[in-house]
Amino acid sequence: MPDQAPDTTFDLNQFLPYRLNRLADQVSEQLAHLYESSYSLTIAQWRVLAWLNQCEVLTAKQIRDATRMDKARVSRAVQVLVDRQLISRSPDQQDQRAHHLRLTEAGCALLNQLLPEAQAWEASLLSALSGAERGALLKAMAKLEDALGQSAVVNPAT
Amino acid sequence: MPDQAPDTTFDLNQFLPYRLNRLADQVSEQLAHLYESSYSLTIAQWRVLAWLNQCEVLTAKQIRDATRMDKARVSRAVQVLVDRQLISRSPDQQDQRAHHLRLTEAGCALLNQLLPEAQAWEASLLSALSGAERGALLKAMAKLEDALGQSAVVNPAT
DNA sequence: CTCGGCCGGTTTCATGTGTGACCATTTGCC
DNA sequence: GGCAAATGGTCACACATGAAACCGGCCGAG
Repeated sequence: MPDQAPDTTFDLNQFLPYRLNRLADQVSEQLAHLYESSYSLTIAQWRVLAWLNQCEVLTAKQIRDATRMDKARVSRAVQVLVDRQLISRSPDQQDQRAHHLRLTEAGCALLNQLLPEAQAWEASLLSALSGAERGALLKAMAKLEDALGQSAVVNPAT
Repeated sequence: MPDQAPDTTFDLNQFLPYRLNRLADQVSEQLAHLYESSYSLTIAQWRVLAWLNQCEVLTAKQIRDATRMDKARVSRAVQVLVDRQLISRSPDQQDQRAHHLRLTEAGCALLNQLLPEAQAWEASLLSALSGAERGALLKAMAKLEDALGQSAVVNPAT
């Protein structure tokens, strides 16, 4: 037995970050399988498409802010989608560095197929929860995300 | 304007898998920074250590089941930890293929430093939630994980 | 006007990861 | 006993990703 007995009061199963990631990984993995196997889409690519579906036209920076994804990750996802002609990239007249991104018809068509599937999957998952539970879950998640965004939690001096 | 107008009823911000991953990614990223910068630990490695802290002795398979991590991922994490002498690997007498894994003194010492930091970080994060909210969150997450594990959700024929 | 800092976006590099093949051992079945 | 299938674990390969360097274009101070 070691000198310093480890902290026996710690239960990884009660540790929120761990639980959160384990759950998110499982959800992600199963959904990713749908995107990937049926449509050859990365999660990053799917997110770009989904946001463009909502906002009509966006710049890469805006997508980055919305999804909180890495700069490079967005860039690469956009690259592939443009190559596959699912989105179009046109120069921004105001700012020559930026590009306007929007769905092409092919992109819309793909989403019209994919979205119902994704929603069905989500519905099937959510059926495990009551309406109240669902609401509580989303509210708690929103609060956490809020807390994370602002204070960066444990903000050590400055 | 495309023929097929895309589904305007879909809001990615309301889409649970997306929200779940966005949140988990943020949490993960910040915590991973702690593990990595201060202790040079991967998340996978941290999980192995944390489980060994609870269970004294485990086999790789057991860790795999507990964490739901990939076979290879566990194997690699264990490899590194053994090299760094944070855990020890001894042959299983019953099954020559398996190995018993346990913390070394160095491993315990490291955990005794790391655990309080991790717990403090979690506490700081959880302070954004009331006790009731916290309970509801964990309960909902447990239910979802349960649903995922069993039915694999949308189990297409078979 | 112009020079330095800032910013949008791309690329390079190192690394962690999943997939699938593979080896050795165990286990079930004949 | 002995052979086939399953199982614990490792390895080779391909790939998505984050960090950081980098390339223009923008913008404010002098």
